[in-house]
Amino acid sequence: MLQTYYENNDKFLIAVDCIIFGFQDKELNVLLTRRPVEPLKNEWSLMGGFMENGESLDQAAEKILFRYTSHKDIYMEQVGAYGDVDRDSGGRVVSVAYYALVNAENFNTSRAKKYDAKWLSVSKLPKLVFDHNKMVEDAIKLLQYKASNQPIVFKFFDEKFTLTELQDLYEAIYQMQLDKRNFRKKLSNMNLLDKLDEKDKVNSRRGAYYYTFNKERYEKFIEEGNRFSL
Amino acid sequence: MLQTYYENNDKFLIAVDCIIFGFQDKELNVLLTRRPVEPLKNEWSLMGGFMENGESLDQAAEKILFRYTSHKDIYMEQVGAYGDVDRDSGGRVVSVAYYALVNAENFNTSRAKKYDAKWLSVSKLPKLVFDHNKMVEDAIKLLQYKASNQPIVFKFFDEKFTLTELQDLYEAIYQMQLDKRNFRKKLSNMNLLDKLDEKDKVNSRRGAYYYTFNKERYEKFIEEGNRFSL
DNA sequence: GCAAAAGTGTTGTACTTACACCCATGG
DNA sequence: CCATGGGTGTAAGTACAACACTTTTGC
Repeated sequence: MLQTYYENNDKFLIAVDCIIFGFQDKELNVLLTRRPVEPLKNEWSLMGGFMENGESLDQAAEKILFRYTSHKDIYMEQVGAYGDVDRDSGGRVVSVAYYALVNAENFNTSRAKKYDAKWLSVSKLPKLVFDHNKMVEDAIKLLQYKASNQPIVFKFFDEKFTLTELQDLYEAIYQMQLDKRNFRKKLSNMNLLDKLDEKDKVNSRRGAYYYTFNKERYEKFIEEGNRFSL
Repeated sequence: MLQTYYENNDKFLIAVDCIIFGFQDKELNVLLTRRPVEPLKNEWSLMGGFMENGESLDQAAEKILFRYTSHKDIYMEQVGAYGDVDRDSGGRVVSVAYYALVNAENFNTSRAKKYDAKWLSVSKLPKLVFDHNKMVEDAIKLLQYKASNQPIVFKFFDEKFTLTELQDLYEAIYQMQLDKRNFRKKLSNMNLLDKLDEKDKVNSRRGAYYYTFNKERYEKFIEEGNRFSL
């Protein structure tokens, strides 16, 4: 009786598509691939795949990310579900989009290369298959919102970063210029970064100090009723 | 071959659950029902149902809303997809939550009564089935965000409203008190409301002027680079 | 005439914006 | 010695928060 009620209904393929954001060359990039199967084989596409019985949506997203990049424990966040009847010309598929934030430089693209994966700037995206352009747009809006009031951008770096890099990253995400002194003032007011003794000497002769994000200090900061804002 | 690739994958039941928000007695309410089927029959639940083959997610959401309330053309927005393996004790179901904004007063609950539907304040919600409490929480957060920077709250009213009602509504959504003069100052600065000659004489002897939201003015306002903010 | 809600301005504070020069270093 | 990016403070303007009294009218 119970089974009857549930099982009498239509079932659907559920796909997960990943918008993998990386920061490189002062630009926000998305890791795109040539679609490996028909229809629209070889067209630019997000990395996607089908959800399987034993896994949650979140687990399916991690699986897809791992399949294409061999990376685990990556920060991911759901963007939303896309369910138009004709969104996928290959069949009826409901897709759930997730974005992931990774360090593009240290990112192992050897495996991704097998799939013709490339980092492409969000400001010059090609036409992607199906509704994937819409997914990227929605993901960017969500990322802009989250980045403005939560310290998620640090996931783009391997621990340490210079203030200039951090500002370049925010400019790439917001797609606007920021004032250097005002940006640094906000940062130093929140007092959430630790200055290292080490300098990055690659980008300038003088060298720029590296900083790290202090998670403990951030937790206290929030407990005390403050709000992260950049 | 194409069909093979798609069809070899697992298929899932997809449900849509509706968080129907209404404004009544100076509180933000959700229309809840007693779950009509096993498992957890008669427990408090959101209004939900299964998606069918021929319809999009959005259409399925409209269908569910219509089924329980006989209303069409209601403002709805997707909250997100919920896909934990064991979220529904009756079987493997991925659910997509939507919220809807309605005028609770003029709302036809005769049909809803058939389902034991009741308006319950979001501040004193009972335990709902499955992950429905989480869905409501997420919906409230999204509503708070949207209400702060988009003129969606007017969907709670049938056209006209008093400024006091509008403020009460924002206080219910934000779950905090607002300053009357500051609130009205912001409103009059944006200049998006039209004052009617008519007064509401129910809530006070003096009477409060009714206002309407001017959509054309809002569109110009946005074109000119302004931002809605309340 | 009084209770109950409607309506109305000002001031101090905090935040945001705009803006320009010196510093350190490698080549 | 010079080119390049790193680093720093101040002043003006804007937005936000706090605050209390008068008005209207049905009973």
